[in-house]
Amino acid sequence: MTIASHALTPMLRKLRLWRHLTAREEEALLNLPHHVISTDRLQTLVNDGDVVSHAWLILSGFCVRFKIVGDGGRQILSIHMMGDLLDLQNAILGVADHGIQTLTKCEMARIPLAAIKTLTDVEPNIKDTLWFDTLVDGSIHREWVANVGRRSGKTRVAHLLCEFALKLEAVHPGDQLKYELPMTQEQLADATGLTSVHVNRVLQALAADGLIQRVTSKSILIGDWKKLATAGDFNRSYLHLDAAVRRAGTS
Amino acid sequence: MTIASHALTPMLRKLRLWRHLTAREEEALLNLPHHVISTDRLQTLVNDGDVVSHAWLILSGFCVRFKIVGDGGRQILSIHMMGDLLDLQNAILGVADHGIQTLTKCEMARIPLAAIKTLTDVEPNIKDTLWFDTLVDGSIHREWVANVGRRSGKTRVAHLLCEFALKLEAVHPGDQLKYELPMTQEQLADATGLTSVHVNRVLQALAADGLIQRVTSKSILIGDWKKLATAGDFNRSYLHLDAAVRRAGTS
DNA sequence: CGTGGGTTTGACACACTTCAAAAATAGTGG
DNA sequence: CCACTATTTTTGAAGTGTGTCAAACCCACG
Repeated sequence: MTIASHALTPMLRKLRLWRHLTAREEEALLNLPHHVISTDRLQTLVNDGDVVSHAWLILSGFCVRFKIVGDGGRQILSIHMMGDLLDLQNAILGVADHGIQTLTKCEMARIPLAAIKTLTDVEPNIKDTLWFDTLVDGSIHREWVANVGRRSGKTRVAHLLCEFALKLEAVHPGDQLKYELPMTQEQLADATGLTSVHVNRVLQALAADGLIQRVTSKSILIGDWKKLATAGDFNRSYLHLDAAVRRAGTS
Repeated sequence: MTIASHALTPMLRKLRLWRHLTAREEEALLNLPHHVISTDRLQTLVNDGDVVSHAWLILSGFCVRFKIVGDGGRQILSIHMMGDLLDLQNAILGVADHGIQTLTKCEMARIPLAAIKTLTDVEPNIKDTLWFDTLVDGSIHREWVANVGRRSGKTRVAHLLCEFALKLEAVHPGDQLKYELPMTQEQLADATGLTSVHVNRVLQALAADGLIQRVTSKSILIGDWKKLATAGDFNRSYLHLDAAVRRAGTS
């Protein structure tokens, strides 16, 4: 059985961004026990408060993590895609402090935390890699705090579009200047702390300025990456996508 | 030399919240090489973009982590106090994605990342504990995303006051219904994504409703914890303060 | 072809911002 | 312990980005 034929392969592509893994380590990761599930669109996989004992790996499709606040409002905390190991945080913390929902139909692998623990206990480099992965997650959270806390509506949306394009590019190389954004304007609003009505107007404004083109309602084309990044006050460093490169270069 | 006389003792009080540590492990943590620094108020210890090779442990005083956005606005990302191991994130990620600044005069211990790495490589339980610590950090970030993204000004400020009281209580047991909040209204504004003018009005409103009393400009007294928690849409679970208790009970 | 989710529009409301000045407080040195 | 200054808080008035509500429109899909 070659590596490519393993179900969990997408995870490797992601983890390799953070650290070098030996062939043996990659093999061990691929051999993690799991079972694969096909989900519907808009399916809630984990609820805030759940006792969690599994991690979810996205094999295909898109998910979000979210919180519901007191007045019923919803805040999306992060957007995830192929290769993302979701909910390791919840699993290790034991009790979920947020929910997880699919945006599209997904293929997900459900991996018992116990198996991950067993593996990381004998493979320190894997533990470090997973730790690193959760740290990058934290870094993205921090950027989002700044995004919803201190940026204008237009800037927030532009920033989100940039982040999505870059994350997509990282796990799915190819020119991601045009992509399908699997989110309704309402979901975009939940991610940026705006209302769907305002998101609609912002998207129109971005299109009017030529920063994006709206091919269909779900498909956007970045008209001018540099301008969009500027408008979105976007600096990719918080994604730490160059971590492995930097590591290889300096040590 | 007894444990209590070690400079790094405050760290233990914090880490014990997350997991049980053996006497040997605690000893090893206390023996981490470090040197202690006394800082001024409003001193910037780390800047966004810095190459970081040390972690900071707060021995006394208060610090914040922050980001500056494109238009010059500042967003505070988290507030830290005695026992918090700051900047382990930045250190492991290698390049700082945010800055660190003191709010008050502080005693800080500067610990080389290399020493932490050496220690965690031979003490897996310590590595797990530090990982857990960074995961709780992430959980707090998520709550902040929801706080600044989806809550009203009044709710945001009330939420912050609740969080501060509970974190203080965790490392400094005693009744923290009255405490000194070492932040100006401008800093409060930077933490909540509001303006200082609005924070001022919100504080007056909270006081008018009897939820807090403003003893001096820096000292607040929580008039009615339950009501303040309700007004702040505050649920302590995201702080994971009961993690160690839960762990001891179930395993 | 309905039909229901998603998008778009318009008119209006308001939470929060902006600007600017006054009042209070804290810090400093004599 | 008082004067002097800088910082922080407070207040007022006016502006605006974003929210609210509600209706119309547009498709994708069964």
